[in-house]
Amino acid sequence: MMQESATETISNSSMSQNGLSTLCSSQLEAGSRDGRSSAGDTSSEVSTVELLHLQQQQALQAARQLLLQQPGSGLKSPKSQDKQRPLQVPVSVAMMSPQVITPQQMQQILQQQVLSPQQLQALLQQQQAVMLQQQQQQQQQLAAQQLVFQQQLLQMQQLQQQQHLLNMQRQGLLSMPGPAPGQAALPGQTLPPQGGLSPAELQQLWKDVTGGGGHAMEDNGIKHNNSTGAGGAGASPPITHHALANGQSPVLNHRRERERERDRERESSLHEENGGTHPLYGHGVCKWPGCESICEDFGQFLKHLNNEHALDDRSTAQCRVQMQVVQQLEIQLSKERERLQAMMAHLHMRPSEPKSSPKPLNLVSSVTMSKNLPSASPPNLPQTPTTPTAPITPMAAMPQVPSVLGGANVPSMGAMRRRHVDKYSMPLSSGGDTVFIFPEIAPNYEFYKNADVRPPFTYATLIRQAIMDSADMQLTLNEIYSWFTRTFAYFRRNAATWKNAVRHNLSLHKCFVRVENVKGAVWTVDEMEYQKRRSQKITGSPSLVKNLPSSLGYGTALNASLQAALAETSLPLLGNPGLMNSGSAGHMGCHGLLGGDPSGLAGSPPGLLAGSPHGLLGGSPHGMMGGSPPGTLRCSPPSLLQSAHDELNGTLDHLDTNGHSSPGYSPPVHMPQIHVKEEPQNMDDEDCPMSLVTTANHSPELEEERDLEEGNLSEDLE
DNA sequence: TAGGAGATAAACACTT
DNA sequence: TAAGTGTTTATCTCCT
Repeated sequence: MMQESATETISNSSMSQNGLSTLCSSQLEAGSRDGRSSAGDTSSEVSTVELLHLQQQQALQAARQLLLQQPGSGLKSPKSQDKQRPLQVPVSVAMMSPQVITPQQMQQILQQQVLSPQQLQALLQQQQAVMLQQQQQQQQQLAAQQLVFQQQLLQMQQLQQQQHLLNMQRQGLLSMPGPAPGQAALPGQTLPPQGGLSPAELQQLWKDVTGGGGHAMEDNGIKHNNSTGAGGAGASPPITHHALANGQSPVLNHRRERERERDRERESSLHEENGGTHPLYGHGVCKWPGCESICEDFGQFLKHLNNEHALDDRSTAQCRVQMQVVQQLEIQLSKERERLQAMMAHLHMRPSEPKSSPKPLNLVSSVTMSKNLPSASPPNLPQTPTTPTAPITPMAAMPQVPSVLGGANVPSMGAMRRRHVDKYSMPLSSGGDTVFIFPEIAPNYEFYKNADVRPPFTYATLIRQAIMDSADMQLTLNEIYSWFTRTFAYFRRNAATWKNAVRHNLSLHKCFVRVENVKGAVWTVDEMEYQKRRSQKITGSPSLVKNLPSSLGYGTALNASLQAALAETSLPLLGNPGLMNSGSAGHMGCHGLLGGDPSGLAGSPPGLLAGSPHGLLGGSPHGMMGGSPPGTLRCSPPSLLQSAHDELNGTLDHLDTNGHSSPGYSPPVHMPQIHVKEEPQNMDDEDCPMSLVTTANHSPELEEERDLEEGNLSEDLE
């Protein structure tokens, strides 16, 4: 869309330029053309016609003034005087209504020799001056437009680079240099919401702005702007470089020719030093931004480099853009590092902890080594990727956790990875509808939506989430498919595979209930069955919860089930103050520990935070992802954040109900609206620990309010 | 090592 | 008849 508008701007500019360039000939030579022949676009038509009319007015006014000032000189005979009279009327009328006088009439005036040649000459000169003035005004406008356009393109390019880099960052594919210390963030340079332009579009944009894609700018007539020297070329380097290069003086050309020669010499020496490698050359392709020209060998590349990317204004502008891109990335990296350090400081983690591994982190291998992970490492929780060559940063002090992002592309991980992460998804009770919050997906909604990364959750979990996301808690199979493709870029391919898996899971798991509806069969979630299944998994994993009570300070009164629930619900969320704050600040009130008191857990024993058995907090997935990219939280699925908040409230409520409320916990103003799903109650409470969070006071009003909030959130999401 | 869970593939029946 | 939907089975990997 931006590209379209940008192209349109160029097109319009081109049209205006064309109309302007043809104006002189049409006006002065023939006088019979209406100026539309070269203007196919509406806007340029308007500008050309307006300009024409203005020039007509001014020319006629000048003629009139001349006639008035020199009443005798312009009158060759009484006959001509007679002819002047009818002419004065249209002139005066033309002053009021420019539409009346046509170029033909003006030509007629000239042909009838009302004016002397001197007057005509003066008139024409005046007209030319007027036209030049108009031209300059138009060019200034164009320059301003181009400036804006260039800034937009620059911004888009930077954003695209940032996005690309962050994606690579997340996948552990890129090594990043350290940020330049003390760099100040430039205004308006935050990470964009992903999904605006496809990489291909952005690449095309880059080509457009750099002229690498067939010199589209020249074709669009931009060069005309600068050829007159009135377009403020310095203000728009990326766009105007061609014009400058083409329109430069011989002296400049000569000087640049010498510089090119020197550049070639430098390149040759560089080539010799590097033994045929070049940062701008790889896989037979020129890596100059936006170029991608195929060079069969290095020599050809060098030739191409010297010819196409010589030291000229274009290359300079491209280099400038690249510098800004790098600068932005460094700033972004600096911000992320600061965020990470703050988070680690909050979690009482010391970067210089002795146990930190000096080995560089390899994300891909870290996935495969999850089996050997210390017990304190939560599996599959995203981390800020570092690189094998990266210096030991505070990040290195983090437990070596497998990166779900890095491991997402490792097919062999399969069930292990997904199952593990699924275990750490948070079953959050939001009234009767217990919604599971995925620690990864909530803050990384946009990421999974755009990146071709497999979500580390089981099909059953995702299906359930899809159904829970729906308005009436029921979806047709096709709607489930749509949710998958809409929410995860990963599921936009291999449709046959995952759709089969979805159907298989729907049929396999008892928690998914098929309901015949008027519009066909819809699938719903049997929450009790689902929780039963989950609770079985949780209770079957005692190590998950064994250290929780002491750490939490809740004493031993909590039964194992509640502890399990806590382990699965509260901790990952509590370990993510960003999520908490964002969730509550975005659409909900602060609920004591939740949003209003991010330090609610700050006083918790460090062991809980950094050394809990499963690293639920120490390896919080939101270390990096929680705030990256910014604004992701705002775009998270409503139920994810909403239920995160509600569920946490619900969980804490249960704590409170059991008389083990945290000292720092203040009763929430907004009680969770928990209702019992009207489904067969085939389970006893003791069979299902999660029933603690699924049965509570049910208030229709509160439920209405909650629905309203969810609706608002949905709108926000849209 | 056995059993469970999850993913994947495939076959089959039924419906639209 | 084709495509979509739903069910079932088998096999594999990984975890407990």
